[in-house]
Amino acid sequence: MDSKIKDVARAAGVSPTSVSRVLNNSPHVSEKLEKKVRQAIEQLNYTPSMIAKNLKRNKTNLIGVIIADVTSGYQASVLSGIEEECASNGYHLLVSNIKENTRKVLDYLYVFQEMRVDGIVLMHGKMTEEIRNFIKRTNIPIVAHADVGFDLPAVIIDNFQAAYDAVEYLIRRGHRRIAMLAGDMRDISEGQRRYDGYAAACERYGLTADESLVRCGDYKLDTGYRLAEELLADRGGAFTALFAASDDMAVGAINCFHDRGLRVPDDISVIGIDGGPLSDIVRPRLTAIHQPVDRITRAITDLLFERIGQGKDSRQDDQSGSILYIPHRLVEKESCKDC
Amino acid sequence: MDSKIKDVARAAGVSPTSVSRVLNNSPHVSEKLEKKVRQAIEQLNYTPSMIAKNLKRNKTNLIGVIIADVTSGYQASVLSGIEEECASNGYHLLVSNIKENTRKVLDYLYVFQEMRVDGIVLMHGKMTEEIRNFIKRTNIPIVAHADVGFDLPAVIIDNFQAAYDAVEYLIRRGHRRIAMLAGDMRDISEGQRRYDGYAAACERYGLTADESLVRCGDYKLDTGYRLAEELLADRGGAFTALFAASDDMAVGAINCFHDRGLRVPDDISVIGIDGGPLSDIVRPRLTAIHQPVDRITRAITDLLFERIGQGKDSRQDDQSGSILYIPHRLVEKESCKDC
DNA sequence: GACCGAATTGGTATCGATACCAACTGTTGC
DNA sequence: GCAACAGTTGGTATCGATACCAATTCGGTC
Repeated sequence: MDSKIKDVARAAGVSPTSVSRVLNNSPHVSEKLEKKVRQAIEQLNYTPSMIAKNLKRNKTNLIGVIIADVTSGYQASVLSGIEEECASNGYHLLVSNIKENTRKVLDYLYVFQEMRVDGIVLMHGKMTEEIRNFIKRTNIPIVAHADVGFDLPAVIIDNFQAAYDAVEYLIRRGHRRIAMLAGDMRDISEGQRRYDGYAAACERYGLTADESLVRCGDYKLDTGYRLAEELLADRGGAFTALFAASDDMAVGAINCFHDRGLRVPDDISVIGIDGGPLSDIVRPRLTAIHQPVDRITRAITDLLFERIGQGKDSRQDDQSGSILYIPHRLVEKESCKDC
Repeated sequence: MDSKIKDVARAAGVSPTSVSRVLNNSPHVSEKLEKKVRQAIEQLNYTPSMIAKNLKRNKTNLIGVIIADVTSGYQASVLSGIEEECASNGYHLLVSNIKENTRKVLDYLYVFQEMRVDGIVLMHGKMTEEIRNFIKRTNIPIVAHADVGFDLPAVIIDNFQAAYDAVEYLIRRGHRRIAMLAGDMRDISEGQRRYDGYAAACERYGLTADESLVRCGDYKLDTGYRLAEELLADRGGAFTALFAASDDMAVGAINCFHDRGLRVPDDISVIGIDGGPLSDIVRPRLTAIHQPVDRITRAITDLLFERIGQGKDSRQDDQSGSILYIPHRLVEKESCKDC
């Protein structure tokens, strides 16, 4: 902490340059010199300063992550995967948990920019005009794991199709009155897409659209519980199945039904999206559209590192880039049943 | 990104020093100058480099966090709390998820030291001699949220007493044959303390010690499931209650029992430790020793910032300091019943 | 009108590394 | 013995901010 490269150089009787060479395993270093230097490092308990190094190299090996809610099991598992990929490539994570609070996003983006992170992973779909502008202006590579509604490199499942598949599955099992717990639909993104998929499937199979069977909120468990309560109160008995836009909301709903004496799946079938750890924890186990976490985290980091690599030579300041759709699949567990 | 403070200075027709003053809201800056500078900043889309700033100030406003497993609901909620406290004090988090892998701890500690983080939160109790040495030598303030078994500032509940209370509660409800799912006991820490509390309560109330009712693992849900299976296979019927050293293990066990047709709490009572979000998610809701997350995160950050503040003037290189015990409480929910 | 102190502004060394260029050493071939 | 060259080593400018000291301006006072 206290000793600098110069101190080591002095103690070893060599130049700072040589110490630097030893630290970075450069070629053209004699064994004798290396030994002297390593000894001095040991003696002084020297640790190189990444701050200085970063300043000189103009690279930090930091990845900024904006996560909507770490206490969501699905998101935590994605975070964990990203961390692992990054660590094995020498990158470390600056994590910002916004607790679903969109207004914090911009602040953290600025922090990341000031910190000169090498890349950003954005795990939150709601946008504001300011956020969009920031993203378009910055030249830090960003990869989203969210349906942001504009042209930004992203790794996601096809949210429309995922919702469609979920609802179609319920319909095939004989359900005709299907409620939905949606995300926030005030933005053209995840929430909207998943709702659209729901609506499309309903229409395709000739189910009468009934807006009062759809409730919007965020993706949290408590919200799922609350909205399910509302549904029961307002429209109790009017639906035999429920499609929730996240595991957490689905489980919230299951718990609500359980607490009201309704049995899942006997009285009501429930299907979710994510298929994260929680889907195996609850009883009955949650049937859900499964987002393959491994493939997703892998794709996110691959894409990010690729873009970080490019940044050096080919200057591509804009954040345009195609969306990479990772195939989802419906995993049947125990929460759905024929009607 | 591209423009530096000098560019701004040139564009505004002032000195770099003045730009710096504007950026830091120093006194003695005329409105006219400030306006010119802000305009130039806007025009050049300038963002100050924290790297350079940090180098000069010798302070990073970064807190390194070593977390045992982010996918644990309890730990995620602690992380979330710490993040919030830190953010509101201008600090940001460098997060390392070790996935319960003790060997990664040392690597990350070195990374933190190289990054010159201002403080470290250690949320993992297992130690090695090397880790201990590192902690003793470094002068980065460290606060643990774990029972590490030696004199390091820590914020924890009294693990011995917590376990004792849990077991005593079961005994008071008439249980005499109580199994335990313990953490890892190869180290003198959390795992050991919680086991000791269990053993002490058993002894105090004259229960015959039966080592074969105790199984050790880590704190994960899957482990809880597996160990519960083992217990049932080896000692099925020999116990009416189970004390698990974490929420996750408790829920794993509950699920195992559920899958085997055993009812909780009717056939077996289960009590856990943590009282995190999961304890409200499972059905039956988990009765557990509750670790007050808010108070804990608050205490951790307070302690850390206090030590960071001190570092400047009074040099206190050693990491000794007392352990702060946060009072726990037993929260009765639905997973326990009279025997 | 000269002087004083406070407010405002600028110049430059510095934080701790690395990169680039220059210098030195020793070996080989003629 | 000398040139050529590869293998080592050292000196110093530099990354982009801030801190310290010096210079300047501006009122107001005597």
